[in-house]
Amino acid sequence: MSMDTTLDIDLNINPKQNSSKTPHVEFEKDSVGESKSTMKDEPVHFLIQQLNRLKFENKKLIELLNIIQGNYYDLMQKCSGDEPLKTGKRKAHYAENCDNFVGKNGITCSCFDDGSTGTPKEIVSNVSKVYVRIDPSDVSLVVKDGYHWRKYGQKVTRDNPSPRAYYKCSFAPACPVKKKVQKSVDDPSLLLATYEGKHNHKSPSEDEISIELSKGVTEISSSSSISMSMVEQMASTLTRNPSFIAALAAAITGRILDHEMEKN
DNA sequence: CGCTTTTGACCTGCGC
DNA sequence: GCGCAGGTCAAAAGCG
Repeated sequence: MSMDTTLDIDLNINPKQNSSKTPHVEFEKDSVGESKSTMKDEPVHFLIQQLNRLKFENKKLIELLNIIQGNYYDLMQKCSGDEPLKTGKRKAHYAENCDNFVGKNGITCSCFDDGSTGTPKEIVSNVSKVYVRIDPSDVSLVVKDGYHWRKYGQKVTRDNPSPRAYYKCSFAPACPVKKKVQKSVDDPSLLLATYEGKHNHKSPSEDEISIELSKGVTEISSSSSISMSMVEQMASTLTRNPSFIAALAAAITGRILDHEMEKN
């Protein structure tokens, strides 16, 4: 089964795990408690600083998304003149016409419409692809993205010697989202995850972040002008967007890869 | 014990 | 209608 060498994308956005760089809301709770007797305005200033930093990070992520979108459309244009299908009885899957879209970060994602045309639509769509760089010897076919998946099948396809794994979202009952994971036929160090459908529930990590945000902001709401709903809305909007999650995965993994390359 | 994974069988859609 | 290939099902096995 899964090996320790797997380079999974863990999209768990629980701030607890990033405590070194992004102070956690829970930390503010302690400050709030302390402020009752000493520094009353400290938590407010701290939160404002937090909010400003979040805005900055948000801006950076939007820029990243724009870059990824730009790369995607460039590649789509290059791809548009290609032959549609080589062999096979079935029609090639719409997404398969655009394989090997690997971005600068080693990972990229593509979003497609319902499959009738193969042309890109809005960022929020039903099918998306994510490439993950892994150890070529790794056979686990696991891509962690914050959701819980149940494997229900594995098949060796005609055009690819490596098996394709089929997953269903098991976090919520009746969630229609499915995921296919297969190594790239050209590059065994690339794992291709194809997501179909939309989650009808929050991700486990999203639940955690929402709870923590609510906790922290509620405690200071009486003395602060910061709007809780605004913070929640920001978090909710970002974490509910599959493209944002994919872009975040790309950014995180890209940084990891860059860091590894610098070390080597 | 309950959840997940494995894997062979079965189903479905498409081309001939 | 037949064969092929991808997708899904479900029983058995594995695992914590």
